[in-house]
Amino acid sequence: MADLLTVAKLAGVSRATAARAFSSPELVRPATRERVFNAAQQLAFRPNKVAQQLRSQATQMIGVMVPSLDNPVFAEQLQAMEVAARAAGYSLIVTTSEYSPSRESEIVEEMLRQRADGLVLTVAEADNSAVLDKLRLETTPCLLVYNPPGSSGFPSVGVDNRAASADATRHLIALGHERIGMVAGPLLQSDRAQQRFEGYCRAMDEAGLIPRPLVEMAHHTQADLTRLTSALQGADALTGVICTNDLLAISLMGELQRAGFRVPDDLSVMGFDGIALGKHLYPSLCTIEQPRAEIGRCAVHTLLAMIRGERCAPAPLPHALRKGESAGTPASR
Amino acid sequence: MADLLTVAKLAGVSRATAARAFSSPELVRPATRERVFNAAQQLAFRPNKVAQQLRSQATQMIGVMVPSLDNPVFAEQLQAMEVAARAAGYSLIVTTSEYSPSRESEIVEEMLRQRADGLVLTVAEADNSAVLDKLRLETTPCLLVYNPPGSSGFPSVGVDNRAASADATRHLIALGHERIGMVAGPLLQSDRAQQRFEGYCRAMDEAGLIPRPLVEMAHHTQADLTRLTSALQGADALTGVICTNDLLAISLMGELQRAGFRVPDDLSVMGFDGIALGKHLYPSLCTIEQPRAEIGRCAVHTLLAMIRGERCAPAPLPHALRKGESAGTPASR
DNA sequence: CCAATAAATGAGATCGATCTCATTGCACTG
DNA sequence: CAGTGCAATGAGATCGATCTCATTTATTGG
Repeated sequence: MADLLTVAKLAGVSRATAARAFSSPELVRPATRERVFNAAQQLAFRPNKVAQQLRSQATQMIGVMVPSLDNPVFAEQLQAMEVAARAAGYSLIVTTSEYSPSRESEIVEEMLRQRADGLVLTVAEADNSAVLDKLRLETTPCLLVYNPPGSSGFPSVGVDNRAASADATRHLIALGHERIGMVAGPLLQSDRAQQRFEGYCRAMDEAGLIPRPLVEMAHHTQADLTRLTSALQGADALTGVICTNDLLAISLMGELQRAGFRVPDDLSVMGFDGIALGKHLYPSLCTIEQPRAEIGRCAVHTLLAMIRGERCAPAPLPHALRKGESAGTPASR
Repeated sequence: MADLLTVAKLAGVSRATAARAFSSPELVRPATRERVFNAAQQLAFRPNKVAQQLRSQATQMIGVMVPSLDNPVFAEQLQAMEVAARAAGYSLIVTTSEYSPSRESEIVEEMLRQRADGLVLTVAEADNSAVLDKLRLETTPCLLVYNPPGSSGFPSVGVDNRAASADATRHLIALGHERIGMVAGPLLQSDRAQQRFEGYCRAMDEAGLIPRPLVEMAHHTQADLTRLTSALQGADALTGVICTNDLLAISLMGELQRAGFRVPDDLSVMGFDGIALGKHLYPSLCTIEQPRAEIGRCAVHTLLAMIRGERCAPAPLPHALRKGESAGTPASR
């Protein structure tokens, strides 16, 4: 691949002039400029970003780490981030941690070596994270997404999980439900799920209802009906369930229906996240919508501000209750 | 950030020796090596990949372009690519074209400037693509995913769309359907959909059935029932429909059910892609499963082989029919 | 104990673009 | 026509790691 020096020679000018023809054309006499451009054309010259990055000490790259792209909530956020980043002249290095702390460490180390201008991370547990401890000692701007701000010390973009979850709970209560439960994936791995459970408990308490213990599934995104059977039987059987994420809710609905339960007649199901697909299901998924695209855009813009040296403490973004057919009035009996 | 020269000074050696301590430790006397490592530790030295990339003329980065991450079929492929790439010491630069040729061009130009070691692309139309025309003149290895190999001249990883679609059609035929239609997004934008239609036509012909004209939706991933109303009425009403992708199928199922149709009793619906979620729906989605993760891994491994200078022409990967509750025997009448 | 060989280290160039500073060239003015 | 000033250009250093080749230091045999 032709480099600037080659172009300069062909155009009969120095490296410096050739470089100027591109970066500050107004400093170069039009005739000279044209000779440089022609030479560049002939040689199929294409500026080498790596060299520019080394020289300028800025890569225009954002390192992104999400738990998994198999969950649309992250994929949709990433989609928006990519558009926003590109619009600002930045590229994304995308990685997935699969919720593994050791992978989190490797990934962040790698991104620091790559000299990414900033990082956007979603970690398992923000308040107890080896990788964040390391990053606290670094100067690379770093922003959390979905993780609650909490005590980590890093700015964070996301919704107020407790409030959102309380809203979901209140929605079921308003529909007439009293025996409401919550279902989550492996808790230890997600500070979000933890907070969502707290919001649920608060809303139940406020309404004078008894929060049930969290039902924990083995898998983040796949419900296992057997863990719910006891909760769905007897006089005290649940009439409504809130899942800590949409994939869990969707798979739960499927399992329920396959087992002969009707949704929402026998059991109302709510999700959390608001992935696009939920709207199109039948019954459509009643859920808390996190503004995934807005979160992605906001993350990029906030990080860019941090890279520019501004101090940032983004406010929580607004969530919304998306009503859906999966939650209805409880069957009277 | 401390650089090697600083480390070398603190350790009392030259740059060269400090560099060797890391890259070829066996060439450095143990005592010296230790001094270098200690110095590096003290200074929190972290090798600069950008400099390494410039020097070695290799970035260990793969440029990836998919149409959109809002479609799980791409997100799931990407998830697998990321894992495979990381395992081989490569990073991914991820971009989305949103099916726009102009964005495709910008993106590829950007990746070439970044000196990505290779590219993995999913383009709108492989046989008629400005961006591929440009890439043909370049030396950067380039691999297509999902796009049919066709006449583009680039190796491609994916399934045999025609055969897969024919299999889907035959499945409905075997269930007893005769009046089968196909639904797609905007055709012009996807060579895959085109081929899937051809496979459908072939299977219909083979069975002595009349292929219907393709029903084209305005949106890639969202069905609009009004475009199907005439096809669903009268004596000639369809009993089965194949959608060119799962999102379309899922939203169609939702629309149908909301409009009072029963799936599969009134209309059997099949999808294409095999996104993970389809399994958990009720009715579960009957679809053609493309091995998304395997496609992602295969893409990475093939590209790495190409980067090593090997010639590659990967064979189509096997698809599978995933039976589901959304396709059943047609109602007799 | 010295020569000969091997091991360890250093000096300097290189990758490609860009910045600073110095110099050349040109125009305008008195 | 010489002098002042600005526009245009060039020479060289720089970013950080690594490679080549030369040089120094250590080891072994005679």
